[in-house]
Amino acid sequence: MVQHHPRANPLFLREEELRQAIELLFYAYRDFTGEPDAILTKYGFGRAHHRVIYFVGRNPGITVSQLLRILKITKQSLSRVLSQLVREEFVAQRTDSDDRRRRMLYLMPKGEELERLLTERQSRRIARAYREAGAEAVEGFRTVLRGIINEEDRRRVTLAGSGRR
Amino acid sequence: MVQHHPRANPLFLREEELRQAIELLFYAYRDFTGEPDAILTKYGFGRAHHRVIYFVGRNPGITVSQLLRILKITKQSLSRVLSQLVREEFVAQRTDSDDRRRRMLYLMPKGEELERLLTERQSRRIARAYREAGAEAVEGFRTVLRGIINEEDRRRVTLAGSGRR
DNA sequence: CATATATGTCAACGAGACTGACGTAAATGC
DNA sequence: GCATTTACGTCAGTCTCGTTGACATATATG
Repeated sequence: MVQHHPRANPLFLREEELRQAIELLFYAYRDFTGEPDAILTKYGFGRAHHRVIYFVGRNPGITVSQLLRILKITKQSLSRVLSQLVREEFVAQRTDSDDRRRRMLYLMPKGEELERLLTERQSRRIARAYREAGAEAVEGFRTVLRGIINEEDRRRVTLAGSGRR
Repeated sequence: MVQHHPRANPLFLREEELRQAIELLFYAYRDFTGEPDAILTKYGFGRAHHRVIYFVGRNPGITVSQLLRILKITKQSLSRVLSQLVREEFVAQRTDSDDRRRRMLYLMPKGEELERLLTERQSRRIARAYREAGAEAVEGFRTVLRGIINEEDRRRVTLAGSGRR
């Protein structure tokens, strides 16, 4: 199945190969979200709550509109889960002193704990796959995934975290 | 950031790297499904219909229970979309002559057309990313994604298609 | 001061997942 | 031959999470 000199074949973008990629993405995402989904159910939350908790934890002080641009959902959809997370004290809102229209979002202790729990599960899965695949494969994985993402958002990943946007 | 001898460093699975992987998967899947979702809306269908059409097209004659094992959803959830697809003549059912309890599923012309349309969009996105990344990166991409998938289902991808399961 | 922006909310709707129960037809095991 | 299992379908009810469109408020900005 794998050729001896794969880089020598310019026609490697055959339909079969592309379909395998489609299926890999489907199965990987299915299993990648499966574990967290099961945990969230116990809290009465769903995948939407997870996404909010994750990105708020990752970007402390992120505003509502920034979050909307990441998630690509409507204000109303976000509002529903966000207000629930605030009400149940997983997320805190603080008015930005520079621009008092903005609400900056932060995780509260309960939110941090849940975030850790969920991220740990997903990280463990990724870490195992990374370890088994090796550093070179990991670089390829990252490169291809970045290429799949719409150009406008590619920078979000490599620049994100640790610093401000 | 990348070290000179990455495979020599057992600590390359740092949190930052794993979080980037989590985000890459999120953004890539979001954009990977975004285009098809928009097309499906015009047909009055959703992502669930897409998955059925895709896997039936990929595995002609697949049975309902096999499909359920792939999608990991309940019979009821599948039934809703499948019966709609059958009613609107995108999918045909034929009783298996070997085991007359089984209904084998096939795409009808309308279904094949829609499947082609949707798969083309997704394939184009993948193909572009593959081309830009190069054959070596593609191998890494595939290896890591396979590692993320639950072990029971890894064989589905490499063995799937072309032949029966 | 007019306009634009950031946020929140109300009402209504639709898709797609779930559970649990039940029914039927066909295959299979003893 | 009969009991059990399997494959499929469906009914009823529920929940999450996405949508649109309209409207309200506070604040910033030209």
